[in-house]
Amino acid sequence: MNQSQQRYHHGDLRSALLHAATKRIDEQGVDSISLRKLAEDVGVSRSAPYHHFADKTGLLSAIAAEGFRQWHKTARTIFEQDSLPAAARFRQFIHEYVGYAADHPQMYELMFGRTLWQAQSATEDLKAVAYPCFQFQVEMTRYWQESGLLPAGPEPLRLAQVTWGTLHGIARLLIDGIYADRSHVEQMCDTAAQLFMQASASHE
Amino acid sequence: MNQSQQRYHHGDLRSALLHAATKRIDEQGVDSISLRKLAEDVGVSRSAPYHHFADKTGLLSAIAAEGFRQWHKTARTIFEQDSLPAAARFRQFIHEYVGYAADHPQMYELMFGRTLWQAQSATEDLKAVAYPCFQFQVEMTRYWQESGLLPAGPEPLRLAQVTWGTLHGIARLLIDGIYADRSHVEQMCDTAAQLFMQASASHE
DNA sequence: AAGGCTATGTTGACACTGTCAAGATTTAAA
DNA sequence: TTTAAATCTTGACAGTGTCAACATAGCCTT
Repeated sequence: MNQSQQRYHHGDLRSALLHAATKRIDEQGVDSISLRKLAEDVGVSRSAPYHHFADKTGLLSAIAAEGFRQWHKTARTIFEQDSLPAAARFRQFIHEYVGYAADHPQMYELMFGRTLWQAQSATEDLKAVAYPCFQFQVEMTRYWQESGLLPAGPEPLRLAQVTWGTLHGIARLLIDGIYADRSHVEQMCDTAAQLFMQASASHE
Repeated sequence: MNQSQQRYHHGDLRSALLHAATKRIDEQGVDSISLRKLAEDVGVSRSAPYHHFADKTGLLSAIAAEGFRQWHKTARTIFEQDSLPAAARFRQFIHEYVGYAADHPQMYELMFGRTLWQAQSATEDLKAVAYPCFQFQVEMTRYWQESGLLPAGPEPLRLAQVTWGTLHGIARLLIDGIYADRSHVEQMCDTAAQLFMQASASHE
């Protein structure tokens, strides 16, 4: 790792820390992260990180923000993939959402977990990236309502809160180890998709 | 606190620790719990707790187990309250579930959070109390299906996973501080209830 | 080029944490 | 009454996040 011959200034410490942290999170989980270990990974002293991040939460927030940027892009891609019929895209979105969470449990935990959000402690930077992400969920819901896929009755915001809640809940029960059997994820997603779409069918 | 005149043997340390811990969890959150602080609360030395619990997780598991016992009782009470029509009870159950989580966020976090469950690390004692609790959710779902409230298509287990997932997801988004505005909880619950029940209506 | 300001990095220190080992004391069992 | 088991204590270790004080490098102005 020590490619730079121990110069006093690292040169790109901030991104090096982010990189090392992201790796550690994916491999060993958010809880295993420690600033001291990260510093050692990068070959720098204990308190050097404090010149680039306010504190541990600041560093984690930066990583989560990047995660939101990527997820937002992914979500948009799926949503705008108009080669598929609307219902199929709806189903795909659900599978992708839960799939992303299942494939990157630690990252999902960081992005949507209480570590960064509880007690309204989220950084302004983080909110700035996350809120548009949540907002997009509402926009998609509105579109699905207009195209008759989801019931038109409830306000888009309410309905989005419920549907997103469902995906989030399933994801969390999987991630947190309460649903131990992961072989039924696909079936659960299908059941959810069908449930929501059936709800709109009752109005016709 | 030090009602017992500093005898060498506390006499009822185990339950005293559980009591102190429960209080601290409700007031300051699971994360703020430390064995050392608990020991001091009770007036005992640092490592005395280790004679009653294997480790910190052991103590937390015992508290969560008690929480499951109580919740199971509550759920049964609502479900068996046959003075109300089925649909109203279904709605009430949803409100009670989310309400319980919102009113005891720290306890809910402990019971259904990754602290105790992740990586299949849950104690056997804990599983023994929690699994019947999950199972009851499936039984209720089956009943609601049979009475035409929920769609009869999906298997009860699948459907229960989705509906419980929804409640869990909403609860978590609230608890973890992602849904900052709590004034819409009731509306969200109603929307969820209606959504599920509409799904069954489409088959008639 | 010289001086100085600022960004960046270092070590020392503090107050915490969970957990174990070794020894002290009390209670229960034989 | 002697012995064994349960319970509690202090000492110690390896961690943790974070701050203050100091050191160095790079850039900007004069």
